[in-house]
Amino acid sequence: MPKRSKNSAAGEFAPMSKAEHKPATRDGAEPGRDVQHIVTSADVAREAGVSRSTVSRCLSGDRRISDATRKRVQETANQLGYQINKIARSMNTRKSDLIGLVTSGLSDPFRVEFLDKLIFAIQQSGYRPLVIDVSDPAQMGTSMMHLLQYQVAGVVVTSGSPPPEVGVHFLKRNVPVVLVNRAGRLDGADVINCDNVRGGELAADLLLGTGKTRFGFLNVKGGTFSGNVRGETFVSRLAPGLANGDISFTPLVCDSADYDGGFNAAVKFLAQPETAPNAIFCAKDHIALGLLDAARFELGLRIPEDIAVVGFDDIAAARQGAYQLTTVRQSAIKLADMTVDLLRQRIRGDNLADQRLILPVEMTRRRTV
Amino acid sequence: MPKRSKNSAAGEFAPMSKAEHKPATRDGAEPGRDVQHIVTSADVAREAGVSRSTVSRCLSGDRRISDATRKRVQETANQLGYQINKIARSMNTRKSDLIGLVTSGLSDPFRVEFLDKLIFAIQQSGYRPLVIDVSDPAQMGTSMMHLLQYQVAGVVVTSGSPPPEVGVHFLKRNVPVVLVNRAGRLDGADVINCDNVRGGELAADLLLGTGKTRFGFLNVKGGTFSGNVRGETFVSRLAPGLANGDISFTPLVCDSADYDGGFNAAVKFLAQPETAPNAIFCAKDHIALGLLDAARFELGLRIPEDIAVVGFDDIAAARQGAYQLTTVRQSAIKLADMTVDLLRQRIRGDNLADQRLILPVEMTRRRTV
DNA sequence: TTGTACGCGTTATCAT
DNA sequence: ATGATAACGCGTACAA
Repeated sequence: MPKRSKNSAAGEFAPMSKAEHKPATRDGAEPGRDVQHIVTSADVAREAGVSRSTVSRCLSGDRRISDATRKRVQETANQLGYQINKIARSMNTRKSDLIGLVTSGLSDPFRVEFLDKLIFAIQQSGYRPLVIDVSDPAQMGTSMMHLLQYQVAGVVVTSGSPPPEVGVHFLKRNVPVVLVNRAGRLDGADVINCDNVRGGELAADLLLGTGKTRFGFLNVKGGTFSGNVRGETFVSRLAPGLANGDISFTPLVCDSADYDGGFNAAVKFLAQPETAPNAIFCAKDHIALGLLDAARFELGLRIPEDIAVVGFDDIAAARQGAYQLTTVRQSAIKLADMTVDLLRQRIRGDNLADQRLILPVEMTRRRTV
Repeated sequence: MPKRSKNSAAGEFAPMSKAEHKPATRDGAEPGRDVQHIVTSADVAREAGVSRSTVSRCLSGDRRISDATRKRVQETANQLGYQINKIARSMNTRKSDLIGLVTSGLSDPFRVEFLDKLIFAIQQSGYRPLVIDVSDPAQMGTSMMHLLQYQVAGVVVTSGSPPPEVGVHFLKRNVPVVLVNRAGRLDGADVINCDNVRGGELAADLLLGTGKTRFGFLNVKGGTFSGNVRGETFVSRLAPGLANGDISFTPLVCDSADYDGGFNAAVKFLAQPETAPNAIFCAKDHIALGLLDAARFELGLRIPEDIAVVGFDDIAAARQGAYQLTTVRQSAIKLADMTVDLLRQRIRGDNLADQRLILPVEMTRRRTV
């Protein structure tokens, strides 16, 4: 026995059009108790005296519908408080407007700025962001596969490095994956990176111009893809000076890629100001802020007289009066726009080769150099 | 004519069990071209030589399945890379594990900290966050109604004030709505607020203890629900001193509820240090940071000698060496846990009266008082 | 323990 | 311009 006969309820076999025509009153009369009857297109159809097909066409803007009918259906829909069920729609169309956003927490300021712009841009394009937090890198593969369960139309990875084997599953389903500021070791995925190479060069050139001789690069233990590239280019640019002994270089390592990491590293590495590095490039601004505070308030050093510091990202705090950090700027909003453009191309079905885009960077001089 | 006969393909009418048993090879043979055939439970069933029901039962941990069958189905599922289609599942069960998160951008540091913990907690509970950015407050109602289209199991509002009429739509569908640090003028919604009243008192008491006499409260133009309560309580607590003329009070207003707002307000209101307020309570930390920087670096004032400042929230930056802001602390993680607890109760169906929860606050003394 | 058949709410297709 | 019907992929009541 059927749970409920759809057709008889929808009235396609038995119209019974004007039988009960006051659902608002009916629903309103029983407040809070599990009335639960969600208004469907069948309800609108019955109430407006048309078929579900017509309702569907009206609400999806199909041209071939008479103005009178369209207006009537629109009104009944509003009146009943009908909201289309996108879940059901996507069952039929096999298209979803969900975009998966893979991140790990919201503690990294630049990533937050990027996500902010990204969420906005995604929404502007008619999609909805579904956020996945992968705190445990080991679960990254599993978490990304979970996204498939929601039939996402695309995925943006802003943290961690997905295991290569997940690539095939996304490829097979034609679900585009974009890696942003990641290594890009994912088969079939597109990659967007800011110009880490240029950033390292800019930092080196600027610090070389200060006349300081003891260089350092501060990055988190183990490194990250972006950080490593920045550091390597930085050192390469110092090579001539290092070769002839004019300058020295010391790699500096902190325990976490954040304010506290930078702070603790400074306390540890800058205790002897006479010998410690005095021209430091930090892998990211957040680390640089911690280093600045420790240098100034714990060690009593003057910036930039005693130590010159260059960061990377240009997060909001870098502009604040208390820091005035000189840093390599990458634009979160441009990064977000590039990401969404790429996604839309892929979703549209453009069958291009894997893309590798580079976002330009620029040096922003403030007061720490 | 049907697009494709489901039953014949699924084999429920015509089993044809061992007919074609190498779909991996079949799919793999045509790389990248719109093969598109997403693996469904029917595929797994056919491959494992069982019915779809059995597959469904195996994967949802139904007891009454033989171990042999279960194992075989599990393996086939893995082998085919089968991922359950939660969209289809929720069509049937009429339950969704999507939770709508209504926010407006990610520029407010405390809200970001809260969202960070909230996203984590939601995910831990087996739900997924669907983020909606309502930059335009006027669109808030529409945006919240959009959430209904995704059949969300619940909604958390962290920004803006939803128009009262949306309440009924959520009530009617039994979709719980939780307002966090909002006014709570929504019919049927639960509300969680930090203890703004106690916070205002704590700030007043602390500043009164400094011996300073010119008090001020800095808030964004037009005010916010939380800010207004904090300010009103603050002033009430000053009432005795104000009444007998021992102290004075000046309301201070900034254009935006952020760093720049605080900065500009300080430049404007603290230019004459002899007469300007010297004991200032800021509606939120982010504003306080701007005020501090302007006071110190633009106006050359000493903190707390010339001006004592108290903030509200205890965001991460407040702890940083450059600020060391004395502030009223509310715990983002407790707020998130309370929110998720409430949601889970409601989703479970507990039919309680509207809840109004208060999160305790505490004074955190640092160096700005 | 396992299979059959139905329905969730929508859109695409075909028919009128 | 509009209506009837068949899917979409899943869970589950019922049958066996």
